[in-house]
Amino acid sequence: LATSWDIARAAGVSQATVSRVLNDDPRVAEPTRLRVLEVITRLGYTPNAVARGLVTSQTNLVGVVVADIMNPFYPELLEAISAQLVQHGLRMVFSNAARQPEEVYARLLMEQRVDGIIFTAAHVKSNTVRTLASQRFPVVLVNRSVDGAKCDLVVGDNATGSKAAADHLLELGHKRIGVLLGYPESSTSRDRMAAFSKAIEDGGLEVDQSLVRVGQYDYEEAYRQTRQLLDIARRPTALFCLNDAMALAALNAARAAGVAVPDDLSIVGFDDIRMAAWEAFQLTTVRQPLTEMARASVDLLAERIASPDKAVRKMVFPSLLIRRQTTARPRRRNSGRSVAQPRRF
Amino acid sequence: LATSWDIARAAGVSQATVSRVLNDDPRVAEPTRLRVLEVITRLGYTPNAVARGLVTSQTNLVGVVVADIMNPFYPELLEAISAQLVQHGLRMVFSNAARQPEEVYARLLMEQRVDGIIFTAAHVKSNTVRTLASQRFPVVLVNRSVDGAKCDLVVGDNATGSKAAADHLLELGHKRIGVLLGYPESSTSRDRMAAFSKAIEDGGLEVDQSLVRVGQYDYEEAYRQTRQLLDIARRPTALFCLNDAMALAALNAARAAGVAVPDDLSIVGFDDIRMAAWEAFQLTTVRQPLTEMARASVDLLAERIASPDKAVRKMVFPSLLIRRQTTARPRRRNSGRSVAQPRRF
DNA sequence: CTGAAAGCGCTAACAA
DNA sequence: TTGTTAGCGCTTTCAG
Repeated sequence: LATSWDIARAAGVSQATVSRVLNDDPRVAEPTRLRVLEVITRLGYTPNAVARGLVTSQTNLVGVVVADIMNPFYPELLEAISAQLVQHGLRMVFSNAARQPEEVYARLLMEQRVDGIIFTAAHVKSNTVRTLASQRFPVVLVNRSVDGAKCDLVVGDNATGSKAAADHLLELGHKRIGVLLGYPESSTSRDRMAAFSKAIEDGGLEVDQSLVRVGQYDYEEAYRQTRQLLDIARRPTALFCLNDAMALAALNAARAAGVAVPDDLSIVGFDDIRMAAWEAFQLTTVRQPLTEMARASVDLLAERIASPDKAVRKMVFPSLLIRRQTTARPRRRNSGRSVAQPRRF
Repeated sequence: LATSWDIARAAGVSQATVSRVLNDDPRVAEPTRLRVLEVITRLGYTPNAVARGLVTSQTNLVGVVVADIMNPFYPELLEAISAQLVQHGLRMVFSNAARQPEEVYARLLMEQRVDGIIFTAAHVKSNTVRTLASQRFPVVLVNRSVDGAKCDLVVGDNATGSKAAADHLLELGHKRIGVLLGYPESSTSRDRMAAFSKAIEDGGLEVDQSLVRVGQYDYEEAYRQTRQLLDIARRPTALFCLNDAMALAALNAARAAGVAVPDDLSIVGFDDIRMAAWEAFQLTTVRQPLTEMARASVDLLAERIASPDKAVRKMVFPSLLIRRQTTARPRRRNSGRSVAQPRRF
């Protein structure tokens, strides 16, 4: 593989000049520049970003840590993050933290000397994030926050969104309301649940703890939990799912159990991923502006990399309840298992 | 940030010794090793992979180029690839080639001096791939092939799968069969369509070219094309979609158009992504062992990196038709638009 | 078993 | 405007 020395020799200039051409240094004379450029294309030279990274201690690499790429929320986020990174001339080192704790991946990313890390998965009390942030390493959290971590944050308005969901269910007249939590240790789950509970209580009701299950933000687990929830004697008439992946699982679980949605069970999700609007689901959910949030996270990180000592910023994006077809008034006096057949397209 | 020199000084050894400890060189005496290790943890030293990469010309970075992360096929592949890369001690530089041509991303990956690239998106006549492969750069293609490129390949058995789909539709008695193509320039689309057409012709029929549309493997486009297809006078009674993402789009489009599936329209997909089995879809489709294919691609790449001069290998994984609920006999004497209402859960 | 020294391919002063 | 030089932080001979 050709090096800048090869180019220099072939072009009859010094290696430094080659470097200057590569970095658009305005000082190189036009004829020299052209000659070097010609040799570069002729020899098919590709500058070595590793060597450049070593001397500049800047890799233009950004770590992106995702909780679970199989959750359709993440591809949507990734798409936007990826596009925005390109805009900033940055490349993505991707980590799916589903298997091992985020700490493991963070270490690998640090070894790789990435310029910064975007975490979309982080426990409320993540030491990793707190340590990194305290060392002034550029970190931004998306859709999560970490206790006591001084770092840039991009979140949706969980409180308002959850309250809207609760009020909607209350208005419809639901009394037995179940909840599918995410990870109890995630700020998102904690915040959404807190606001939801409060709104329900403000409505004079209370969320029955026996109807609250941990779905881990995961399709499979949410599916299991919903099946169980629908099996109990006085099952809920409504289910608030802390993300859309779980809401879709609940929808499928209800269908499998022969429970009609929304007649026998209302379901509300969170995020408004693209699939939520599909004809097959028509999910009532709380919209978060995912694309904007993703973009903002990259911009924030880029600024933080440029000036690590700036004050940290927290961007809160508005949430909005989108009413579609999975919520309705609860059916009167019907507490037993419905006899509805699973339907097909 | 601490360097190996800092460690050396603090431990009272030479920098070379620190390097040896880091690389598990068996020659270092146990007491020295322990002392160095202690200092390393005490100072929170993180070895610099960039510097290491420069000297070893090995980055342990692997580029993964994906056609469109929003296609649910890819998260499934990515999850498995990601997990397997970890097994090999490799990290993933991720590129979503949806926006710009793969060439752009390939160049960035080369600058980054990744050890190899896994392409899951590549046109049949991709110069990028052919050039890379001819230069003995480690490349593996998943679910695609490129004309004249001598590189490792992991594919499903498109011919057998497509034939099974065709035979299934033929057996059910369908005569007017539509097809949703991917990218005409993708080998997968080409191969699947060829085998499908042949099987239909072997059945004494022919696929009507006016019922063949290009869905670009994309949900949105497939949705549009299906709506159009369902609008024509003598619409198809069956639709073969060259991937599941398009099949799901077709399912939703049919629902939106008030066309009952499978009664008024049978739909067959390809891939058997996890969503295909959801109660909401119950999609009849051709299964490809995605996880195994992903794993194989990483293993192949790792071997290729280890020995760039080995003969290239092509791994073909078996396809299997999974019959679920989206296919049935065509309804008799009913060519007009059905009056079925869109259904909900 | 350990240390000294020579780079890996580039950038960035500093000279000329 | 261009060349010379000194590293960036590590691995890897080669000595000892």
